[in-house]
Amino acid sequence: MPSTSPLPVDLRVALASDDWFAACPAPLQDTLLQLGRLHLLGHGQSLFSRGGSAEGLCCVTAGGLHIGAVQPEGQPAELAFLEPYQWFGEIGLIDDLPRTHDAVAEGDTRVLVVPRDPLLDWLDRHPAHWRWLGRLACRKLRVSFAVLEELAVLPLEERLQRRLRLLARGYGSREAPRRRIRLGQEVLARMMGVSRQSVNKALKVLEARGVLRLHYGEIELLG
Amino acid sequence: MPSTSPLPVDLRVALASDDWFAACPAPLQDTLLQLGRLHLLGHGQSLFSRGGSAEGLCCVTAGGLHIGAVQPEGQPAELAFLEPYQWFGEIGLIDDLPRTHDAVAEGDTRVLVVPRDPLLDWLDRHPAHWRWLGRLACRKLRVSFAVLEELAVLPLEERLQRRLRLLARGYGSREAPRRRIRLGQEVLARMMGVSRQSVNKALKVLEARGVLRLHYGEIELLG
DNA sequence: ACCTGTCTGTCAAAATTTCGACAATCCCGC
DNA sequence: GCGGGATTGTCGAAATTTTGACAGACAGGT
Repeated sequence: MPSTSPLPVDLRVALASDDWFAACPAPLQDTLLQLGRLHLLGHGQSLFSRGGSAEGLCCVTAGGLHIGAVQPEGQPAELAFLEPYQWFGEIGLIDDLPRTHDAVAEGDTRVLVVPRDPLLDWLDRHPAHWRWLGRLACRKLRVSFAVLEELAVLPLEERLQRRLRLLARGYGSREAPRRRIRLGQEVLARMMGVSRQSVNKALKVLEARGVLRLHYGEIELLG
Repeated sequence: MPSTSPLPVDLRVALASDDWFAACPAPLQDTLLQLGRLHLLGHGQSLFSRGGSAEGLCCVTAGGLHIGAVQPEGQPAELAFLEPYQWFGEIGLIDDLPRTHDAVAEGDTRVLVVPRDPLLDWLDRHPAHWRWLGRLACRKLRVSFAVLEELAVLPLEERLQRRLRLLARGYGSREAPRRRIRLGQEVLARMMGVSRQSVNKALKVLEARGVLRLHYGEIELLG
């Protein structure tokens, strides 16, 4: 049960670093900011779980969120790692179905949550903005398609390189890539669906190629 | 350059076998039918290609469509195989970006194409219906997420079994599953991103388990 | 009924990946 | 500065997958 805190005044500027939010019409931006409430999460705390009902549209504003699922029988899978200022949760808003994944905080994390019902009310009165929620979903769809294709076609090193660049650019959410990625190789392995040892070997290959440099608990992308 | 033919009168009934179309509001259904034009494709003919501009929303009404991509360097990947009466092409409509994949006909194929510009005009006047296009995209997003997770977590036999059931239910487009799937093991292998031999072995395992029966050029699902 | 191109089933060798293990390294708190 | 927990780097054996190959089965056209 995360706690709530007031919105910082400069939040709007920071949010504009996300391509989707920046491209949204001003009325939609205003509404999201007006309706949004900040939720504070400690490390390992859950924002929502697979199968739960969607409480609204969300955006990470500090910290990070692991999006994944723990299988009843087997090992956990990690779909994505979200950092500021990436939006998510639009799927449940659009199709009114339960959450597809678990969301767990990495370190102290802040999440802006725009509650479902008031947002749906506003969208009822301004239905043209549904297209913008659709665009958010489409961005994820395009990324998913690309990842699925790479999985079938590319060797692990290439896939890893692309995934790292994807992470660096916030899954296409911002133009300028982050230089450093703070993720352990263990987490990376869960994302790629291979063993940690394979990730380590592939990373070494990429380091030898001059693509990146390895540090403790993080990866520095070069070029 | 596919040719065009008039709409059969009973098309509306057939289209309602798709869950998405059946759930759409009547005005949207009417508009899609009024604006839609049937395109006829011969075997191997392309409806559109990756990178091309989206000409509209589409629905297979006869035959089948391979959705995939041929890499410049390497082997082709197949994302999906669409049969009647599955809708697609909404991504480009929503986000106005180029096609993500190639679409190639399997045998004589008919595709209902709802041209972009008139549909956008109509949506401008009835913007609440954007949500329904969003729902179509969300359905694909949920399927993609499920497939991505299975890839990371499940052994090939399980993945294959689930993919076959997914194909049988038209990727979630219809409730009642098809009993027979007319796809060669070669194509199936391209979909799963593994070798044909691996698919064959996995299919044999599933057949021994009583999950399915193998026939020439098709697979019969049991239970 | 035959021929031909496609699809299936199977094999062994080669390549790759996983698994289990263990040492080295790093960060952080005390 | 020390200790403990977590992360990384690496190794060899086991398991899995790919590759290339080939024979048999099938379907459709003539």
